[in-house]
Amino acid sequence: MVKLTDVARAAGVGYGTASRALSGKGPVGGDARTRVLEAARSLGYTTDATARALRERRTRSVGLIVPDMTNEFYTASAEVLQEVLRAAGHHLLVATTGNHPGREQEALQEMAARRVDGVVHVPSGATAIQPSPVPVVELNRYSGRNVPAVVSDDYNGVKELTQLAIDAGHTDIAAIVGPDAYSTSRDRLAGFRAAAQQAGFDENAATGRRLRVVSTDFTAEGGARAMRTLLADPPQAILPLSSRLVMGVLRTTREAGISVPDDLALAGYGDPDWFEIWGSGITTFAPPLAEMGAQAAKLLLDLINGDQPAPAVHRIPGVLRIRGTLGKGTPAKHSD
Amino acid sequence: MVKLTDVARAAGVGYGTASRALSGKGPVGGDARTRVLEAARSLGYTTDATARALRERRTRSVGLIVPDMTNEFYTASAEVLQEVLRAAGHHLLVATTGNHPGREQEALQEMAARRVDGVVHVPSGATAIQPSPVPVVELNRYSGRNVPAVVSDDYNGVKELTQLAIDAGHTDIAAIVGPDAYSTSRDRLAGFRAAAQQAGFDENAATGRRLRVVSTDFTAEGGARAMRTLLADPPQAILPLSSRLVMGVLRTTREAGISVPDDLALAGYGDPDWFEIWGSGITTFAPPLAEMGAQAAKLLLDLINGDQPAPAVHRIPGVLRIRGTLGKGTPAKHSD
DNA sequence: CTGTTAGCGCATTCAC
DNA sequence: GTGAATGCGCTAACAG
Repeated sequence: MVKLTDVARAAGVGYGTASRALSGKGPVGGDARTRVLEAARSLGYTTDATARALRERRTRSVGLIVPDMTNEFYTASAEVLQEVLRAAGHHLLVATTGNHPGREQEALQEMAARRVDGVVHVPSGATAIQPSPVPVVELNRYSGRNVPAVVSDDYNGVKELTQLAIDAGHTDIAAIVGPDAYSTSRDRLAGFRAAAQQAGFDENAATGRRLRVVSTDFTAEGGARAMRTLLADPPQAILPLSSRLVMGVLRTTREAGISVPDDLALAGYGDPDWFEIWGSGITTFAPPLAEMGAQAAKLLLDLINGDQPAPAVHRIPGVLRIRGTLGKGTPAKHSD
Repeated sequence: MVKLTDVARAAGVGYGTASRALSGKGPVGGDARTRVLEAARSLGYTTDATARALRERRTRSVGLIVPDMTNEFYTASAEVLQEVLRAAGHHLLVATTGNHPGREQEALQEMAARRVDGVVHVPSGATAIQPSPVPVVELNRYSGRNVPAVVSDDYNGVKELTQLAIDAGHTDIAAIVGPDAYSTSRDRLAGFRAAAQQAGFDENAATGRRLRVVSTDFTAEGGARAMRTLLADPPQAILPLSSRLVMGVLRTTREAGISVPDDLALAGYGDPDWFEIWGSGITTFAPPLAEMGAQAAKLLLDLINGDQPAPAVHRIPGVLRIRGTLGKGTPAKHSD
């Protein structure tokens, strides 16, 4: 591996001069500069990032800690996050946790040991995570720790989604949500309840406008199970409040021979590609994943830069996608 | 940040002794060892990975270079890849290229500059990539460079898939593939042609058993476009040979009011979750993405370990998923 | 403007 | 078995 001394020798200049010429920092004679650059190019020199990191006390890398890499809900944000950070000269160290708090803590420590300049973290829950020596921004979910977070405005999004189901004329509506430990579960559920109760829906009412809530894992299997239990007394409309839950619900309705939306209306959450082409199209609330990733990246860059933004939860609005699964009564347009 | 000297002082031992105690390499008195470990724990010491990397000349990190992070085709492999590497003490540095050769080269250089121990690379094409100073394993696609690659056995998989379509009684079959620059396009197309020609299908035949091939981008939009052109003279069966192409084809048939499989039979490639619940279920060839990721990881670990496996293309067999989109004539079971 | 030097934190080699 | 010294490649501070 060719190093700085090699370049300096080839260019016939001193060690420090070569360094300054390459980095562009500090004064260097125009003549010497070109000689160094030329020598570096012809020798194929590239700065050793490990040595530079040790000396500069920063790595120009940031950690990304997510539950898993196969969920569009995380990767869609991660993609643009990576883009923004790369443009700022930072590269991405990725760790997955499988939503396991132990591995989450482990990943955080590993990132610290590697001296990343910052971390973007999708927290598993409200479990007591040790304060990190590096700047942290939370993404998608917030843990309640004293760090900034960037999330979708699920409360209002799901509230509007629920209103849509109500407007379509359904009087018996059930929502499926994930574990209460996640802020996403709580926010979405709160939005659902707000809209339903405001419209006079009553929890577990035997007659009249009835709302129900089933809580399960944020997985397809969880959604399938929840739907199966609901089958004993099926609602008119089902709101599986994550794309994986939608997946699970559709597996169950398919097995049970239930037609969506003819037998059962449905409104979902998230907007993976296939929502558009499934049946008559799945009506859903689409969180602004790309914007969230960009926001998180910018926030983290600010933090790294030494700014101290007030730790707060940034809620970014998403959009409603009105398609066919809510049935005939769906208004052509609801939100702006 | 607490460092080794702090630990040594707290434990009342010398510098080197502390280092040996922590790393477990080299002789250390049982007494001193426990004192050091205790001091390290209570001070919250974690060894500085940047300093260690500089000294040891290895980073215990490997690079992953993929076109993008939102495609299940890459992330499903990446997930288990990451798992295997993590178990071996390596962490993952991720870069995306958008299939752009320039950014691919850039990413490779960046990884080299960061002194990763190895790189797993999904190559964009056969573009002349500079030989890398670090071990490289190719994943999903092979570039023809002299490095080992781990891919799905697309040739045989698509051949069997095509046979399935033929067995179902279709006599006018069209395949949609991606750019010829990718090994995946070529292998899948070869499998398709082999099965069709063997069954007496003729390219561009006006009558009798007819096969057609449309080449386009490996994107949903590309698939939609290809399908639209095919609409002028629709085949009986369509084989979009990537999950994104399937997505695009279904967008077009949906817009055009064409029913799959009643008006048009379809067999796809890949197996994202939604294939199972779309309509009557999408019949498809599912590449062994998880195994591929594991294999690539193991191969890279061997390379890092100094082994020199013959650079070869490892083709791992996938499985056929027989569902509903090939129409009534589909045999209940075809492959083992 | 330029060359020399110190030291980032650690693993390792060498005397003891 | 242990402690001290060396140097990994680089940037920054300093002396010329």
